[in-house]
Amino acid sequence: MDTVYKALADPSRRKILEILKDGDMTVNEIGRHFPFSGATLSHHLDTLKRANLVVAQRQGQYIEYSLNTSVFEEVVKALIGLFGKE
Amino acid sequence: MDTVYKALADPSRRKILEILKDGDMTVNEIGRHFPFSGATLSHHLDTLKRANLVVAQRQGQYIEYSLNTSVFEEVVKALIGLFGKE
DNA sequence: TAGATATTTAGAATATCATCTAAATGATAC
DNA sequence: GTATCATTTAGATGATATTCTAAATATCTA
Repeated sequence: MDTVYKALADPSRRKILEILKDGDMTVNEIGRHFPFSGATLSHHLDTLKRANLVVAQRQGQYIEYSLNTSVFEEVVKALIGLFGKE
Repeated sequence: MDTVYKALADPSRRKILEILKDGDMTVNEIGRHFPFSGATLSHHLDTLKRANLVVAQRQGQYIEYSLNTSVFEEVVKALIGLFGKE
């Protein structure tokens, strides 16, 4: 779970998650929303991937990223557990 | 909200939150659960305070820290918003 | 196969973070 | 008020993170 919290600590990565809520996207499409280089974006995507928050799948020449929604529920539960009183 | 995510990124700070679920505590009492110096603990507490996750109140010679539970609900909502599909 | 596009990897620069020791501040008790 | 205990602040150090450019890898098309 540590990798998840670390991944969420950066605002650009959180924005990537927001963007992916609109649907799967290639790295290039995601990159249009950011000022930094492709290499930097690739690094952020790698961080999200390692945290299991996104999934990458090659589609021919492109690589499509999507939210790993199945993991999100666990994350929310963990957070509620962290905050909850019980 | 950025300060909140940043505050949660460190495992020691998350552990402090867990510990405070058992009730309010002085800095010294919290410190017993950690190997690092009081100065370092103070820094972590400051980070949590700035994120509005804990509240400090002087009780004579001591300072008691407590969870700022009223904020936790907002935080969970923000997180669910980040992950949610709608 | 060569050239073009998409993405990642390598290596380096700068910024931020966690931690330390030492010094400062606040409160109590004698 | 001086000594003592609790906590914070200052300043420094080493580790980690974000970012860059350049080079490498993968795929497609002609």
